[in-house]
Amino acid sequence: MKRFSRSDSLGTLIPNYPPKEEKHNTRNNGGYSKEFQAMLDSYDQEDCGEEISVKKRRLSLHQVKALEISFEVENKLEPERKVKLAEELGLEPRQVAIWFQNRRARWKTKQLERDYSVLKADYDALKDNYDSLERQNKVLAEKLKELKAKLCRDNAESDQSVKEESPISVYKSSVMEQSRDQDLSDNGDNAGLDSYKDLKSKDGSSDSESNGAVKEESNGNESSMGYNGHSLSSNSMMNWFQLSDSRSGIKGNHQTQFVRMEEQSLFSTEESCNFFSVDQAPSLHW
DNA sequence: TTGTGTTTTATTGCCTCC
DNA sequence: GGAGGCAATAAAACACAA
Repeated sequence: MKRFSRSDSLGTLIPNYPPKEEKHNTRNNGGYSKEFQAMLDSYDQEDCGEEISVKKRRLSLHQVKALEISFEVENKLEPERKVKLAEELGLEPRQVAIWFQNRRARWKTKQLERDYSVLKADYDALKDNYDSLERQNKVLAEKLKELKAKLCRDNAESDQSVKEESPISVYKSSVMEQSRDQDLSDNGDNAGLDSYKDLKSKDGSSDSESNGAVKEESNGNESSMGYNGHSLSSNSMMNWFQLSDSRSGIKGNHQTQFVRMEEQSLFSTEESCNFFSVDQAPSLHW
């Protein structure tokens, strides 16, 4: 790699770096004074071979502006452009190269800061959205809880009104219990639905009739049915929900996932009683 | 005036490309 | 192996508060 001694650069060739007032002029007036610039030029033209005191020299505003404009056009420096710029600005090509290098480093730092700001804004927006959805979710869960409690109360009232059950209900009860046992031993997602279909085929009844049977059993024989509250497996519950979805025209995984989530957060508690003992429970709309 | 933090210019060492 | 780029760093220049 090419290495330069300190005496190679223009700035290092300048003894007696401009006095204070000259330095301030650099900032305030956009360049060195004519006298000082002439001195610089004279040093530029001289070929000082000997090592002299090492002082850094800041570029004039005019030089910096020209370099900035050139940088805007292209942040990489071809050799021809470097030499041309150096000649135009009265600088060493090496100085121009160093200036571009440092400028690229500054640009990169700024770019990283900008990228960080954009990412942070995205993150904040996403977090706000998440928090909002979480609040919504809590409100909906609360509503669901209330509805469930209301259903429990309604069931309790209807239970009292039923005095006895018919012989056909006893038969259906035993059949459904068999079906439930089979369901418990089956991990498939459609196990509950299959049981339901089996029951239908055995029973030979229509949907409404089956619902009626469920209703009958839930009302009159809760303990033997096992379709109420905690005695029902989560799979069965899921399947009833899926059945409900398919009937009510709700498609896709989102609904199913939502039901699963609600099932976990709500149906595992003591409060989840007799939810499916209600006639229209499987077709409940959310 | 001085201490301190920031900016700018320049150097060094390493890496990649031709 | 030379040229050039980059990251890390030094050091001078500069800004500013106390």
